[in-house]
Amino acid sequence: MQVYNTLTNRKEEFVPIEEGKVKMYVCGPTVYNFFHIGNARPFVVFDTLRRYFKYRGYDVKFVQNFTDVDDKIINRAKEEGITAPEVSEKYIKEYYEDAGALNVIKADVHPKVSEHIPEIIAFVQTLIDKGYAYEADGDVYYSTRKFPEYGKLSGQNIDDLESGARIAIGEVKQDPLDFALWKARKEESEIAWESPWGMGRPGWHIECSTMAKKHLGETIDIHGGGQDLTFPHHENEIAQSEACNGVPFARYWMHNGYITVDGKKMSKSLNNFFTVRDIRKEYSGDVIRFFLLSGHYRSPINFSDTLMEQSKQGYDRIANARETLEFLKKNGTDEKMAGEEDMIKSLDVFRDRFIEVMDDDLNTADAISVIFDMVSEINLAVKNGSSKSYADEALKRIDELCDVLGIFRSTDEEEGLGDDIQALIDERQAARKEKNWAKADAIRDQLAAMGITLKDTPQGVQVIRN
RNA sequence: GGCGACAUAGCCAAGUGGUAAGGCACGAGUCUGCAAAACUCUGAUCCCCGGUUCAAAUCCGGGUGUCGCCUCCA
Repeated sequence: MQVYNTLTNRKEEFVPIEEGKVKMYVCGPTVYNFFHIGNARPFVVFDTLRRYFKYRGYDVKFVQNFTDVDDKIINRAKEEGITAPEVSEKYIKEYYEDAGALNVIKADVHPKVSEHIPEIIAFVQTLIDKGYAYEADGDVYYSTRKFPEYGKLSGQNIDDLESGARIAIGEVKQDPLDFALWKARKEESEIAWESPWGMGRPGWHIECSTMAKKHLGETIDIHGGGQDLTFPHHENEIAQSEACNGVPFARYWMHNGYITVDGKKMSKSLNNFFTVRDIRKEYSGDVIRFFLLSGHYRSPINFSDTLMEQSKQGYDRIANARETLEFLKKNGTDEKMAGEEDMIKSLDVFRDRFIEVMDDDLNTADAISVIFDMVSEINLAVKNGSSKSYADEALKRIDELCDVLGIFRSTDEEEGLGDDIQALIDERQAARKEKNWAKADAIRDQLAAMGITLKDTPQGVQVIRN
């Protein structure tokens, strides 16, 4: 598989450290609010990458942290008059709710900063001992100048960075590019832990270095996150981890592009964001996920009503095909068409194409178009009178690919129709037989109001729950 | 100022040397009691200029425009 590596700025063949295994770390949310669709992108993208690796037979260990110690959480707690842990607990729960709706599988480990304080302190201490960090008034800073490769990920040299950097008033850094590993507590009420440098809490960057090391080891295969984390967050992670461990941190760095609104990056500070929770009032998690995967993960995607509507329409095309197949699986004819075996076999080319495009740096946009092509071919076969067993086989193949993208959940359980609904359907059928169209249509409208759509097909009435 | 990304039909979007995938919308038609779904048909020479090449959306140079990182941000 080819993967675009930010470290080298080009696509490279993915070679795991250990044959058949992939160790992935992805920066997770700071849990102080509902996440917005821009935040959702890396969750969905890297969940898809993880699914794809599994599909290709890799044993994947996937770690995504929760940043549950942070200024924003502290501020939020103050605003709401509750404790910081209460804030983070709440939004971790909300994260699972929305991520679940987007069909994002839980990570193998979702480490929390608050549960890794001893490891973080040890990590910081090692950096001090090795001469990469220094204490100042209870804070601990990393000396970026001590790390010769600083800037290698973002492709900048340290002097150019320096000219853009600045020191805020009251900071005690030795150099503008130095960043905090440990922050001294400023007021009593703040959440803080005992450390060799007094009461305080970890800086942002050190968490990821520490948790990746603890759960995945000193060198990992893939580190992922949003493009905006490249600098300084990921650059700093590299500086910390490689200085501490003396070995390369991550072999491949993957970064997803932004979601934009009217061409501008969606962000909390611009206040132009849409939470997944709100979008879900209009569109299902599946449609949102489909939208996020409809462009290449490194390209920006614009978010708007029009585009969501387009995504829904496109998604429905696949959903309709699946529903038709589900229906025909049960109600279709047993009689096979001529050449049906070959038609089924020919569907395998779509699997091959799917793998080919996904192997090319996770081209989900192409992967979706492969599914569309497959749908077209299947629709045509269905139109020409394919059998029950064709429906069964076609559905399996379509679901195999959709599962990799996570755009349909596999639902095995059959929801039975209520007796009253079945009675209405029967009544309508009787009316149709008598050509009492007015009555038939009235019943259809009545059911539609209940969220039940009926389609009259040559094989009988297809019932769809919305 | 430093670093980087992008520019393909009305909209979304793939495509890194051989003469433009796919989806949505629009229109025409088929099927249907009607509807829904589906099917068929219909659309672009790829921001501009110059260059390399038998051949460029794809490579090189120069423009123009948009966006991002360099400060918390997925």
